[in-house]
Amino acid sequence: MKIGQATIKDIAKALNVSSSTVSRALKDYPGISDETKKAVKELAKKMNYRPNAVALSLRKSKSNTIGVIIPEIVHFFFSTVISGIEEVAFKEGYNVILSQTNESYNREINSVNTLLASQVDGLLVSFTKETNDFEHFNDLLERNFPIVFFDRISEKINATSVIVNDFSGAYKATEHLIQQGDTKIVHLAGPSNLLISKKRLEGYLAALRDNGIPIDDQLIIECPKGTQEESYLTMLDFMRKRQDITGIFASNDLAASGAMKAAQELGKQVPSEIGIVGFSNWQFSSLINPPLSTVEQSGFKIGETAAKLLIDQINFMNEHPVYPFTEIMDATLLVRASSLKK
Amino acid sequence: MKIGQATIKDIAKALNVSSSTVSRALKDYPGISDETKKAVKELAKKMNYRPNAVALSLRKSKSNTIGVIIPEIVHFFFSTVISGIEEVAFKEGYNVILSQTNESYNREINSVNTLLASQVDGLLVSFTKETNDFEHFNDLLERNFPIVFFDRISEKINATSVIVNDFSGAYKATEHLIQQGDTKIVHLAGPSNLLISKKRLEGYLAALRDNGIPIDDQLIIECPKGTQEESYLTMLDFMRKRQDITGIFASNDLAASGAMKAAQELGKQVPSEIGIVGFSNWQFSSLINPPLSTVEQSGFKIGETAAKLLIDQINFMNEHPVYPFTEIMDATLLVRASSLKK
DNA sequence: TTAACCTATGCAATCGATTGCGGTTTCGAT
DNA sequence: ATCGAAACCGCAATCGATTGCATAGGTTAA
Repeated sequence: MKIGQATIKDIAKALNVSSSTVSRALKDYPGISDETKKAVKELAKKMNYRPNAVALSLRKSKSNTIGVIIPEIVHFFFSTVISGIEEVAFKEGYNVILSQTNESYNREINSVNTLLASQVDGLLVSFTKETNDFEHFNDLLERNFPIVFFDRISEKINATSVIVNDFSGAYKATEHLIQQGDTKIVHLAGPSNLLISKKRLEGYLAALRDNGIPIDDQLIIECPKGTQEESYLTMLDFMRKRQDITGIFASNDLAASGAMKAAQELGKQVPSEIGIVGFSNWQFSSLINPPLSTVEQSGFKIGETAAKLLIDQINFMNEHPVYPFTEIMDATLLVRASSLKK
Repeated sequence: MKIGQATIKDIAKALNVSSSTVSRALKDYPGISDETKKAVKELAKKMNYRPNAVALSLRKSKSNTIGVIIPEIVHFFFSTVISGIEEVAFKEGYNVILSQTNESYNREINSVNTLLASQVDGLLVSFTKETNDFEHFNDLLERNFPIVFFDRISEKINATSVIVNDFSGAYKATEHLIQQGDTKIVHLAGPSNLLISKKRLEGYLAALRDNGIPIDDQLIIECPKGTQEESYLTMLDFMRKRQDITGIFASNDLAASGAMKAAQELGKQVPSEIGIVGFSNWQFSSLINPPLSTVEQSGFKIGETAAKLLIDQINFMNEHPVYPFTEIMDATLLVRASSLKK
């Protein structure tokens, strides 16, 4: 193994006592003389003793490790989620084992198996886009294995989940544009098969309706790919035809930045002539010029919340049953320069 | 523990044989009748038996787990590195435990201890900006514990490392600016205790020297934090005093974008009046206006390489000693609009 | 017939730490 | 002097899997 880490036995041998005594001394159990305790602790320190977590896991049937399954690591949102998870896990004394699926269903199955074999105490999961069959999760849930899902959820799974309030985020963003005086607001929508796209579109529509603004179907433009390039080209074309546009709400920041580029290229001032709001608060959003207003879905908080819920479940599952619920995190509007007309 | 995972004992009991037999049958050891093997394997499958990795780790003194210590997870470069590490680890049957230090030295010490207690077989490390004392690593290295450093290295550590060719990257970037006609080139340097900062500075200096351009110490400005804000403020101030600046080479993209913002705010056209080149090719670099020229360092490859080297070391350290060396990955210049004057 | 041998399996120790259950001292009280 | 009770500490089992060694039973050759 390692570099001959000192074990309890080593201490015991050196001090001519039993390992039981060493174990108890280290944990300040009663029934060990102060003298012995002192000697043990001193030697432990000197030998740089570190309890072997593997042995502990085996003995206690608890690994103090949680597994995280995500589609991609290189993704601003997911990496912030991981960061939040890691923070909470660290504080609570848990290790985090990471497994990325690259959006592959088979890899997901594989990850679950590997993590289970590693005796993780629970799982934090955002499944792949391919995943339609949830047996591998439902099997575990039925056996009361702790799992918390985040960001991506399904009605086919009855488990604790953490997601963002897309509807309300989109509503706030649209309402903000309206308050800036906009009435002709384009919505750059995401792929219509994703639940989040639908929710964001609904939020946009509701805000218009509630403010008495007529809905113009032409202003709802789907950008299935969601790249900067795509929305840049789309909006370049569209804004040439429709000179009356005064606001854009994009369902993601990349699309928003593409639209911004198109507007600037057409000589439209942002924000004075066209206000723009994105969604997600990617890292680059604050770095572009003008800085992009956006809806923040704090991956960090999602990660924190999911991790806390999971660890709670792990700690208390023996005391009471678990009632699955869905935690809907508030999305907050982040107003920056790109939408401020006043 | 878990959900009552089936163990070897369960199989043994059900089949009325000893656990030794089950163990051997599962691994096709000789000396077990085909009949028994078949029965064992079938039951194992039916009971969904998965070998307990914790028990195996204890027995074999090998956890098949590697620890990754990084300053930040939410960082384009580091997240790509992690991704590369994870890919290789997965293929080789290793788990990855992640620990982020948030650039805190104490947290780094803590991470090392936690990971060691978890009996990881090796460590992949990029230390914090605060880290000046390397005892905690050198102790381990002396005891032949496998560690591979990446991105950030130090002469105080004699271990296998993977870095990008910062010197050559910086050289290329600076030379590119010179070719665009710049002679008054500011270098926004990183924290001077990081070797990468030094190397980049050296590359900058060498390119100037080789092209017969006098070195002006005033043009070398340290930005220890490396944030956009910092370089924005610094350059705003500096460019007011020095109107003759025509080019900026920043040791990272954030600093470059801050400088770009400052230049634009002062009414200087980028790139025509001031050419700017960054370093690292962060995701946002291609999205800002104008898109930022930068030096690309493939985090994914670095991660892959570091993980391979580490796993090699783990596998072969008993067969032959380890000779530390430094793998230098090539960095390529990515020319975008921000530096193209022609 | 019996020693020699092979096949198939079990025993028990091991990895490191924990813990229920006893077992020795030691000391004070009667 | 004797008894009882603290005060201290050790034995051994346990977690799950592996593995060197032993052994039961059967076969074969001399």
